[in-house]
Amino acid sequence: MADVAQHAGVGTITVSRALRSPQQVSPQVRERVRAAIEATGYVPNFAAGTLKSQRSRMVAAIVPTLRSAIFAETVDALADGLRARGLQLLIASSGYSSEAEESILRTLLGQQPVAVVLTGTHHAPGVRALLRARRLPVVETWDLADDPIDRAVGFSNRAAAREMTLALAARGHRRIAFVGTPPGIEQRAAQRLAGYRDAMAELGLEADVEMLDDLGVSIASGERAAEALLARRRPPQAAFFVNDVAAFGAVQVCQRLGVAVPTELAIAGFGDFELARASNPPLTTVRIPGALIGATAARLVLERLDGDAVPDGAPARDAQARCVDLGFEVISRRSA
Amino acid sequence: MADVAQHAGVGTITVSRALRSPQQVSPQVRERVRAAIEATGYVPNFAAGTLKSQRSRMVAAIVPTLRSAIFAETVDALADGLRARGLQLLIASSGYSSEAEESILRTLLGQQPVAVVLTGTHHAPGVRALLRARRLPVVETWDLADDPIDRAVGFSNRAAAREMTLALAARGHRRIAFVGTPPGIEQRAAQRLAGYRDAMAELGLEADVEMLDDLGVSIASGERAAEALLARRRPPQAAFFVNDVAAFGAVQVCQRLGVAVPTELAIAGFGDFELARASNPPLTTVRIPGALIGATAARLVLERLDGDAVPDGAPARDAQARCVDLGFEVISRRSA
DNA sequence: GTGAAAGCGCTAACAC
DNA sequence: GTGTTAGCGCTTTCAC
Repeated sequence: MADVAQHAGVGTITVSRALRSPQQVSPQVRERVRAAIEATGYVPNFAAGTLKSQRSRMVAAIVPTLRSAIFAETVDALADGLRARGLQLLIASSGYSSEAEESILRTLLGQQPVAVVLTGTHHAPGVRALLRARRLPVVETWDLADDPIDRAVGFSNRAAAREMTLALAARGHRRIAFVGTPPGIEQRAAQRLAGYRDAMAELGLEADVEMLDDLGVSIASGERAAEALLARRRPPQAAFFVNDVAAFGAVQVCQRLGVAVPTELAIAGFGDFELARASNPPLTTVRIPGALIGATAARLVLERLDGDAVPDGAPARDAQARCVDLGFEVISRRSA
Repeated sequence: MADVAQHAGVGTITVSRALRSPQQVSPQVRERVRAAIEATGYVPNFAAGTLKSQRSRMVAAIVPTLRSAIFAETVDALADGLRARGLQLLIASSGYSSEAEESILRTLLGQQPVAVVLTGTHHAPGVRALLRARRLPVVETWDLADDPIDRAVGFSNRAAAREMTLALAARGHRRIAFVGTPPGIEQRAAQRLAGYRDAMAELGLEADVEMLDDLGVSIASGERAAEALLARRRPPQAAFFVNDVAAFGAVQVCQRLGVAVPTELAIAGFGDFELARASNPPLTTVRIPGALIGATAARLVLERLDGDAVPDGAPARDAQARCVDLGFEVISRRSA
């Protein structure tokens, strides 16, 4: 930077300002600095700036995995929204482990991010304390929070699953099975199961839960679950799958085995991925706002950065005001 | 850190060493430091360490997009491999723009990454100079490079498409169409088109190229392209799609219109995504090593970090030695 | 195995 | 609109 300053015949601080807040520098000087940067091939060292100012240009994000297209979509939208303001994304995936989440967070915090974006609202014990203590803007995504650490954006997985279940019952089905993921791993899946149970209890029907043999991210696991369902002495009338990928597999199995969908077995999914429309018959499912969650998370981060400091008290009564509910939509197609 | 040192009754440098190279510190002292860190809730400031040592704990990666499951898979595998050694991933997506690539790279370099992972082998003009000048370990992914900046890992998209085309011809097809993406955007897609042209020229057949109306990431675009193909006065006998997602859409259209696959129209895809097996009939396609590319990129980065400095001369004759060719495999299923 | 001193490259605070 | 001074929190270097 000293080189650049000398080339341009100005002080280093002027170079710094020309880069960070150009409007504070006269156009002529700005142009001289620009030319000097070009001539010297200068690349700023953000580590120094971060150290001095205690503010980096990075936002840390933790996702369970990027292998699931839906999280990748959210992260991509988040990155887009942040880049518009010159913020970089520092990403870590926790592999669904909430122990890993805390240690990953500690590492990320060491990079002095200006904000943190988390997936879900259930976190390892130390996470909340770590973040609150630093008064860092935090956005929790993909579900609503009763008591958000700071801000949250998502939709109620529980309410969505409840509504889908009620919709299946409204079509006259009584024996409605829920096909979910092994418990204790995916929080969103657990919320969907809870919503299904809510609905079945309201309806006075007996809950019937079948497990996928993986996280439901594969068509094959849906196929295997559907086979298990159909092999029963008395198969259910409807099967509500925790996501579209597995539900798609189930439809394929029915087609193969000559089981009529929806007359013999109604099938519903969750997500409204493109696969849902491509399925034959197309899937009845719940549309969820994946990319919008990312874009909104970016907006919330920027608002926080522009606005007031993060309150440490965080009175519970405004919990709702700090959650953005993006909603969901039950999409009726021919599979149920 | 001074706090921690005082708690533990040692100098700050000992705290630093206990964290970065524990074997240099006696077990008793190490334990006292650990306890002091716990007591004080200390989180290291990497910006300071990076500034002094000129080495961060970050690896920068640029991908065209995370929305495509295949890049997300690679990035996830890369992140896993790096985390094992305490390295964080700094990710940016370029949105397929190679102008954006250079400016994004400049920003990322400011964070003092210890290595850079790029997608593809065609880069904006300044990219190579910027990286070579810094002698930074660089890994280019997803295609083979004639003259890699440093290291490269992938497979030959061109050879893979050529082989698939030859396989279609071997089944007796003469009028083989290639359904690709608009030119100048996706480099991998361009290589695949080139491979198709290679094969058709070898076979003495006339090339026939149809365009998808997006980047071929959607089932719907494949459906539209298939409709266009079938609406022709004389449709091709076989259609080779630039990826499985679009090919899947084409199969769906044929099913809907009562066009027999493969007898009336043979269909091939590229990627061997899970969709390929789920399709009915299942897709003939090319298996490509998405996750392995990420894992190998991580390995190459770590080797580079452990080993010698990056040579600046980079003699062309060892270009091949610096490329890892992970290969591909033509998978014959019933769609062609 | 441990410590003391110096300084990485930038920006906050304050001057002019 | 521009410059001067000081120091962010670590790690390097050198000493013991």
